[in-house]
Amino acid sequence: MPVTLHELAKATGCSVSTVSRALNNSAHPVNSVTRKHILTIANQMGYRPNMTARGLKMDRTSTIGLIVYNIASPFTPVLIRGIQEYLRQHDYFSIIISTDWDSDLESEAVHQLISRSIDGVIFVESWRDEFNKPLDVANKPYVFVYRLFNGSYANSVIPDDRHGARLAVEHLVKLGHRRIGFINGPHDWDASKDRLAGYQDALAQSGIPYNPSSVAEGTWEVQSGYSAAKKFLVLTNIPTAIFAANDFMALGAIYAIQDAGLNVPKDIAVVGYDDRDFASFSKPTITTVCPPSFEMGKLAAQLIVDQLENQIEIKDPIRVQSKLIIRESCGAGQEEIPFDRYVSHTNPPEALVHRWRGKNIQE
Amino acid sequence: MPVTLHELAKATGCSVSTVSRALNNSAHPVNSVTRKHILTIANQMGYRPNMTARGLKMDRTSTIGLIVYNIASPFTPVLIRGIQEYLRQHDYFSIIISTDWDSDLESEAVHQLISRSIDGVIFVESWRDEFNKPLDVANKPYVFVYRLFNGSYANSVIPDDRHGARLAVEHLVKLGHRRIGFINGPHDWDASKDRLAGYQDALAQSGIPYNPSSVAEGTWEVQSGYSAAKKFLVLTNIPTAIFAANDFMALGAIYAIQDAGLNVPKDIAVVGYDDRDFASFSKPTITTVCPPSFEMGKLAAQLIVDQLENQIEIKDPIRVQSKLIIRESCGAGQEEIPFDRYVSHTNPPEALVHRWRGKNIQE
DNA sequence: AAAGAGGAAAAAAACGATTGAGTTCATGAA
DNA sequence: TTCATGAACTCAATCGTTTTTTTCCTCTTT
Repeated sequence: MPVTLHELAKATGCSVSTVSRALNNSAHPVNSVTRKHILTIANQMGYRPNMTARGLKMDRTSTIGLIVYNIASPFTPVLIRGIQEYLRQHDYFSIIISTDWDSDLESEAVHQLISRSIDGVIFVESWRDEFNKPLDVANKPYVFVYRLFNGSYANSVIPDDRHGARLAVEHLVKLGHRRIGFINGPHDWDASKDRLAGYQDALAQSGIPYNPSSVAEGTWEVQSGYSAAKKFLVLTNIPTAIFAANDFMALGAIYAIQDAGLNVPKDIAVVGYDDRDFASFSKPTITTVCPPSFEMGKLAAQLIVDQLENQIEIKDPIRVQSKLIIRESCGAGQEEIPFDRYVSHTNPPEALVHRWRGKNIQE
Repeated sequence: MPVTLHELAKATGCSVSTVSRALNNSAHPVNSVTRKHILTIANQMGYRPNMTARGLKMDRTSTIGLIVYNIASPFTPVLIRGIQEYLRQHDYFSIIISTDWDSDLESEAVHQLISRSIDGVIFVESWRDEFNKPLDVANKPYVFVYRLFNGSYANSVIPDDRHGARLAVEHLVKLGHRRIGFINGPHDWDASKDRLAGYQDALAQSGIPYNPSSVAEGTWEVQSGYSAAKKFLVLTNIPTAIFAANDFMALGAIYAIQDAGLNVPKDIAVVGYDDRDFASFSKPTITTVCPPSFEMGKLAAQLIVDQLENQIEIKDPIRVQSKLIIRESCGAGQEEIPFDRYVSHTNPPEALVHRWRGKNIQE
């Protein structure tokens, strides 16, 4: 059984309250000699505070609950990594609850977290907002990261998709393209609206007239990119470049172009969005826009901590800018990656991989 | 603030202890009329037990902690889904702690869970075993799922890689292949040893002599599959089929074969392992062995619950069999999937996707 | 009618921490 | 001497449950 304050008190000859105050260096005065003594004994006995007891008394546990809607999303691990990095630096611990697309589980998760005296909640890639009522009632802060629900936008961190799309199209323009087809996602998605706006921004900026017939609507899936590209290929003025609103559709477009006997990027350049893992080992590798998942995670964690420690709230959503990852499919040729060593951003840094492998080998 | 037992007592006119007993339908007698009354009032006031208080008193919270080493692994979400399905059916809740390849965090996580009065721990894809001491001390059960550490094999659930490899090679043999190259992972991995054994099993069973020069060692990465396949292609007796110990290397092999001007599967058939997402939208789509992640998750959860409720322990690891997913790259031609709608096993069932999309649209 | 049985409910004692309200005991000032 | 001051420490209440023990009835039984 773990060591308790009571046992520490017996071992040090002090009272429980003194031990507690020494360990938490509270405002109450504790003699520095006594404190040292208590600290060493506590260390040597391996004392660890009981979180259920502390939680019961204080209704705080220095713990943030992460409610993740889609744990299989490629962004989730990076978001979590960003969140955890910030929280750890600020002495918070995090626990994750996977709701796995089940909104009933989502409100259940909120209640579970509240009943565990958690300090705050971060909703990762969530789509709903009804569950924040219990959090309001329990007076706990919460933050949304990566996805929006329609309604209040307070306390959320989202990617700046308009800027990301602009980056991609600007890059194509810079490479000399002026007929740029756009395969968008379903028109009723916020992400689609933003990416279309970014596409238009880039065209306008370069004085290229916007032509609605250069825009196709896909379903985010490979096949829809394939079909959309096929339609572009029978136009009288075939586009010299295609920007797809995600990597799946970009891959579909590449397949269509290749099936037509043309080459990517020589005949038609392609740029995708999301930086899915296959973008770095497909043939050709895909130039794409990488959402700032790690940064968004850090910011979300910062928002929660700010609310907890400084009572700061943010009314407008924070938009974080994406990066363009240049690979082969756009023809920029700056990085000739021979689909060689695939290092995804969802994988751990090399050093960690080596440590991990070393562990496996030596054991 | 959430409703407490005390408030319920006031509202019902009973004492706190009676309310508690009514809610937990304890062995102690409570008049059935009183119980009904208490239950309805509790329901209508939205009472939810405070887990920190319950945890403090009982050192149990009906919660299992999942310590996941690699949250970005494609298997993790499915494992978790299996674990959660079983746990939910048995009235347990689960919280996840992501250690993100950091073994220091791993033992920290164990301590955190213990101090939160968790009932048991499942290590998901972990490589270490040192951290179980505190769990032994705290007298909490634990289970390992998907990966082995070297040492004690008690209470763990792992994939039957030997069987999986045998399935793949048997399938190639059944298609008429007798010269089957094998691109294995690093020889010091348990997974590699098992998959080699399965390869040999299948050959032996078909009376095909085992030829060590048909086996190459890769690094699990695309490039290593490419190199290994290239070596096979200059042999005097080029294999008519290649089995790769993971999908990355299988994809590399496919690239090498295509670069040599040959066709997959017509000239050389390829089978992979792991059922990574790209196996279902690469060109050609890849026939592969799908590890039983969901089933392993369920079994791991069952092991924990068995330990908690029936004190049952398992000394030997439970090995779960994989399934062969037949696609285009083996030439079986049973399923002509036009890389069309990609439905990964890490994505939610179709029904859920629709619900999710519907939500997004209507809101 | 008294004693015992036993069903229902209440009281009270934990669980392990935090914390406001005392209690000592020097020390210094009036 | 007396009394206030304050550092250093202890007591005890508290958080919301569960659970053992007690109490209070009512109903048998002799």
